[in-house]
Amino acid sequence: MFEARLVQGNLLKKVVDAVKDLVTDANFDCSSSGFTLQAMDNSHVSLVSLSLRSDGFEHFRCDRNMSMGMSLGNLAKILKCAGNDDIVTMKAADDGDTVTFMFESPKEDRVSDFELKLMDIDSEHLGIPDTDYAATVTLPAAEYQRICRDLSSIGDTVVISATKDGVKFSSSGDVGTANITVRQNTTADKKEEQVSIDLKEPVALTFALRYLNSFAKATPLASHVSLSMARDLPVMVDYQISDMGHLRFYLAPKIEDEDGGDMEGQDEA
Amino acid sequence: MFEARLVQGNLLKKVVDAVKDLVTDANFDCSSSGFTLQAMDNSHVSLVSLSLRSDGFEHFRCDRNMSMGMSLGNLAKILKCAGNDDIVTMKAADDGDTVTFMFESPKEDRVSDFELKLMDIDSEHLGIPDTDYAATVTLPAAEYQRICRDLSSIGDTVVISATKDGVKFSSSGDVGTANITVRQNTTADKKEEQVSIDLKEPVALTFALRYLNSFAKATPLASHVSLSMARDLPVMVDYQISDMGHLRFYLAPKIEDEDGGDMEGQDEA
DNA sequence: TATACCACGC
DNA sequence: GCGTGGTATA
Repeated sequence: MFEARLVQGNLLKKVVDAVKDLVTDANFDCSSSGFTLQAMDNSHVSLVSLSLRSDGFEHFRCDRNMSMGMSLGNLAKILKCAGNDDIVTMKAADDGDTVTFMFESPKEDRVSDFELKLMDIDSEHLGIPDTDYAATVTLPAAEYQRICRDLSSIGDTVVISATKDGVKFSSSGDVGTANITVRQNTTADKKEEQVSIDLKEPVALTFALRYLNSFAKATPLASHVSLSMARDLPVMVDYQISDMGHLRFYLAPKIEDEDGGDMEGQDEA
Repeated sequence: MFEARLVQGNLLKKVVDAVKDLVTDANFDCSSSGFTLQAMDNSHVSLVSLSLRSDGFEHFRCDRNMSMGMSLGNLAKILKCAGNDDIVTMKAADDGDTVTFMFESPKEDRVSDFELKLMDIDSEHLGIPDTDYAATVTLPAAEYQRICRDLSSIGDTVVISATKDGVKFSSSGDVGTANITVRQNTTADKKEEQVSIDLKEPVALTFALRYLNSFAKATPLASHVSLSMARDLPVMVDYQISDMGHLRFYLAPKIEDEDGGDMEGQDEA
């Protein structure tokens, strides 16, 4: 059987809220090492990868590897019924076709249980190659979300350029053009506001803002987000879930220009 | 003539907001003992009963019994024009066809008056028989509202089962099944969180969540709500209005099962 | 199903 | 006054 008890139940709610607009149905894979999900989005453009390690749960038992297919919309409805401070326990029998979510209020005066029907979903387990990224920029998740949202009102795509000094987000469209530059500041300030850049070589890639905005639904999960990029390879947008794992998104860049080195020209594209 | 002065004017606003989605037009009945309203909802399924005793008003005068038919939508619009701390005075002449609402700001620096046209409404004064309920459960109004709202995303109906230990709310639908159990705790805690159960015999009844959710609009009127149930009889959902009276709703149970004694089997229904 | 507006709580 | 959550509409 599978049984996992998560004290910080709202974390699960945040994860599902972040993914459900991208992926309608997905397999959750359980093993003794933890709880993972990997899926292409509905339009098969981007890839979502969730990993929650078993040691992040208060209690975790998985006798046998199992893959549980769920409707993320229905799962979200159920998780919405949990109180914000509730403890969530998931249970599934090895041979069952349902999974049960139990919510306990902190004061133990209310207990709810919800049973969700499992679905058969073709799992296309795409391996994600270990990539040697040219640049990884880390910035406050809320600030990044704001940037993506703001640029959406200017254009459909954004050019993200990382240099040793900072990261520049550029868009253009009918309205005009926009450039938002965030400087590296590992120094003083509050930890919350730190921006760091790990750069092997400068890189500039173009992405569809529509997907970046969907990914940014994960903002409540983490204080910071990191963007890892390499020329002509998908960006990895990484939200670390403290003490438990991560929620990552992958999106291939638009290839508009054979010369990826100097992206200044793309502002007009 | 009729004249009634209510220091806590926003109470009237809350009452009308709670009822206006259920009943479009209704007669307010005034007598020397107070101010009441009784009406079937628009679809003639549930019944609303409001009672505000004359002693709850700062001043109350009613020379002659009268029935004032009002559009609750229009009444709500007028009451929305009152400040939250305003003192409200209602006035009507015995032979008039209007009622006047006067709002006085606490500092007496602003006075408004609004005149509402009265309507002729067929009053079908249904007597409500005194019922010997098998069970009455009392729980925090906000918690009850949350339960009804949450279960609405699972199914259309709820089975409410009262036992000596607690009350269980169960729903099922396409998404799956849900059970929310609230335990009795008359003991410690804050008064706000008390749940009490007055039980003669266990009872379990099925209701349409749509109506329970409409009734729950009365939540701002009271800290607690009580549900009084007896087999095959309408539930009484009671919001006490402190020192003045009550707003009550009645809804007949769905009869899905001739055997009302053991409702466990209804979980599958 | 996703977006926009409105109301309530912090 | 700002932010979040819920409701209603397209």
